[in-house]
Amino acid sequence: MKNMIDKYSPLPIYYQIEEAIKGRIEKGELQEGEMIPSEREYAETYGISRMTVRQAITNLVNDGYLTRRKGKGTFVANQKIEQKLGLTSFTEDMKARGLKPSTKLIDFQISEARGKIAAGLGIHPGDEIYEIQRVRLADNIPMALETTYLAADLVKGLNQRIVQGSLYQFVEEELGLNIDYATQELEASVARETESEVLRIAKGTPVLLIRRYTYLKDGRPLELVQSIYRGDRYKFIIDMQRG
Amino acid sequence: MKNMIDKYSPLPIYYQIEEAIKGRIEKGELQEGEMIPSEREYAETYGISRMTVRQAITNLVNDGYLTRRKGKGTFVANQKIEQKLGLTSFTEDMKARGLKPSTKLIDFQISEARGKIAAGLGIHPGDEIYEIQRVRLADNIPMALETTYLAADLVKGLNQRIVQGSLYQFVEEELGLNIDYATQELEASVARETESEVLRIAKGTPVLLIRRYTYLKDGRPLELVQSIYRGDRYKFIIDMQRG
DNA sequence: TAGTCCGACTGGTATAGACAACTAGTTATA
DNA sequence: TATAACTAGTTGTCTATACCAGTCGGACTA
Repeated sequence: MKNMIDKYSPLPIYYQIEEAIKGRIEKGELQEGEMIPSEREYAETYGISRMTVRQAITNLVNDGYLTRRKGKGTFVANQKIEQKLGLTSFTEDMKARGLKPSTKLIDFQISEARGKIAAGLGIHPGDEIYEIQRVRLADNIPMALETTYLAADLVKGLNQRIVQGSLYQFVEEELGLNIDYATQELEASVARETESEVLRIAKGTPVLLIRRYTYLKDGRPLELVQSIYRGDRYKFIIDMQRG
Repeated sequence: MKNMIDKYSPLPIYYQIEEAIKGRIEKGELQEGEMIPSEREYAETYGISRMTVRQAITNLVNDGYLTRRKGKGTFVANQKIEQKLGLTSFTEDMKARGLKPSTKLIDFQISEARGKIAAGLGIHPGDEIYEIQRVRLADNIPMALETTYLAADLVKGLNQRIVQGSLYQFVEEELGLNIDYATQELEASVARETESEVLRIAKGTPVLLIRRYTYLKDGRPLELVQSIYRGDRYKFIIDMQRG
């Protein structure tokens, strides 16, 4: 029996449940994406109130261990895609450095894919793409210019509001697509006219150019993100884990 | 009257309360550190259940707007410090990336302040200081070397156990000192002998050096933290796969 | 005066139940 | 056959209540 809940323990019941579920996830008994027993099931199994179970699960949802889906169930969360891929590294990095990160949307349009971009997205030149341009700021100082390209037919229903939220969540939960991996290229370059204006640096200043290709489970390219970081104020930290 | 709660709105009541409180904070009607009305008071005011109020407040606590103190009340959180000082930034940062953060205490000693450190802490050379050295790891891979300097007479009673918990909580709650602000310096550097050993990188590898000075409300410096992050400027292509 | 106790406040934990909203599969119907 | 209705499951919201556990101040006591 794994009835490890002790109603008379000084530890709150919800906490005991929390640890039990977390333990099962960490031991791999509950796999990513797998549905966990329903709230009512837990309540009945342990002879406690459903609200108490909810409290435990709510905490785990807030900690990113679980996700709820109304009408369906509660599932073991995928490791946060964005961050695992280092996608929001700018935000995180800036926070870690004690600076206040922010993002300014400067352009959101539908255009036609040209050579390199079409190739990167695996579509034909002339196909429709979303082109989203943002400035990344730290303490209101422009640090990077980021341009995202997405194949329009892949992410139908995308709009400005979603772009300002989490694109990856939208893609996974709304469109049911699974993000698999990303590739990044780094290279040194110099600021061109447009970039120097947005970043408020002199034309010709050294910049760091980063191109990221994100792919879906089925191998299709999802997005191409090109970021230009000013070299004088920003230095990258990339963690190379899990070789 | 500002009874803006509509029981028959499609918006959940807890959400309406949430927005109302958040609004009052953002408009400055509720100041940082100020106590907000008690849960029972909200419940009575709006004619709703205390549990519903709790749901709203719990969300705001999770979002960092409020903090609860048992027996005392619920207070508007001091966001600046948490965010701007990035007190738990490393831990948060790594968690957000799906890595398991850990901290290894490698040195805890009382020594004498030397020039730059004494100046930074506003004390005289030769005065006693605590010197705490930690390695920050992500998935057991060393990521940063962090050295904290504290004036000994300011934080009497500090011990190893406290250091492994929250220093800031100890300072604010036990010593009754108020942390006010911090300044940070960033610079690029290269790994020296000691650092390269601890971080397991080659001597001379580029690293990011961050110096943070934290000050109390009365203007006295509380601590000087020097962090050395490993940098990876020369990595070219990074592939990140999801489990 | 100094100390103790009590009461009134705060948030923390837990219950049992109700109904709404949503999902997915099955069954009945046009 | 296609569609609508039903059903049994899920999470979401909300109530009313109870008692526990800290905090703090005032009244009482030694």
